[in-house]
Amino acid sequence: MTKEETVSCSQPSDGVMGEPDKEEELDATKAKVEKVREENEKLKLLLSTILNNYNSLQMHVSEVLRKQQGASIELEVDRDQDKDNDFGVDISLRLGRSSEQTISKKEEKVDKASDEKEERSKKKRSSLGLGFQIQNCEDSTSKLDYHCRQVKNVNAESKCVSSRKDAKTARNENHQDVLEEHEQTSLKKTRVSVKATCEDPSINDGCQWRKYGQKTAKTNPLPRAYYRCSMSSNCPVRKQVQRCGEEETSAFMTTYEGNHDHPLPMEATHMAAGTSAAASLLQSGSSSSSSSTSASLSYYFPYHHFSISTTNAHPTVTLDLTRPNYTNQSPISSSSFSLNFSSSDPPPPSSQDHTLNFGGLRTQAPLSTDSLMARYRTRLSGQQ
DNA sequence: CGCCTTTGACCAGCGC
DNA sequence: GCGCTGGTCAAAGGCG
Repeated sequence: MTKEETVSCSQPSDGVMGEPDKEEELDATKAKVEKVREENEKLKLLLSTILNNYNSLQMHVSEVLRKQQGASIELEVDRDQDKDNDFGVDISLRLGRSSEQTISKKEEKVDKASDEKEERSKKKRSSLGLGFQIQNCEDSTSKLDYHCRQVKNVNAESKCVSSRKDAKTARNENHQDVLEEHEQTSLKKTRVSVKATCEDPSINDGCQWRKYGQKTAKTNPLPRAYYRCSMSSNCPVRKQVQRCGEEETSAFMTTYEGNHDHPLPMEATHMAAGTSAAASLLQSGSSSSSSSTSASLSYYFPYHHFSISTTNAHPTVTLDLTRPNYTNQSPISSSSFSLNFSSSDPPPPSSQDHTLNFGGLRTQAPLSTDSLMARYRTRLSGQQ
């Protein structure tokens, strides 16, 4: 239901007009109300379908996680949620192999200690891999974790963030620094691209971005814009927005690179978690962790078919959100995943990028969609 | 005044 | 070595 319809329904014109005009307007209003009612019913149906689908998906994820001992994903759903808060769910997610394993060990201890329900009811946080993290202010443990993470980030990335020229000088002076920096760079260069149909090229993903450059690539006559995360002065995360001109609708390829060194707003975490899962999939490499991470991908993008193929040449995952695929099927049956790693083979020219196809979520209202899914997850977890 | 976008220049990597 | 290309820098200007 559009805003215009809402306004027209709730505020009929009071202007002076003849009886036939009033009757016509009354009929039109009735028709609109009926239309809205039908739409409402459809939305209710869709909602119930999504609830059922999510329920099935969650069971599937739990099953996968149980099967894989030592998998790098932990999912905790606190059923003793605060009744005053519809979103009072305690979710802890660890996606793939994080470079912050020290932190992860700390979090494991915290998670083990949090078996007691009293603690869990107090703790409200979501911890996402690849540097994406949110937490509520009242959680002192999470605060401590975050500060530890910040210190680690500062230590690890200070060379990279300060300036490129300084980094180059450091490389020349100290070979050990070269190796360490190379490791960090290789992690940082894991990219996640999201291809989406969108009217606005600056996809509202919840973060604040500052444009620092624009180029017209040779391969694509349409300009490519470069953005830097402006939520933190030292945040190394960057993104590129490339318009795809081959389609009638406006499609944009948004490529994310790097880890946030600051908490993310609530609305930014779903996409961040999904892209984190995709990036973890690339970084993991091993089949076991890949399959577990693919399960987490299913978790974050339950209504999409996606496939990944990757090489070691240029680790980039592409999420394709341009193919709507709303069905009434269960996400288990509608979501399929295939993975092709060819780390030992030289990459063919066409496989420099790796494609994840998510048909279903359009990004004309990405945040509302994500928020909706977050609500579904939260409420369903409370029902179980 | 601060933050943002624009845009030309510069730099590094890569292929020939 | 040279040229091409992608990515980044930084000055200038706009906007609230």
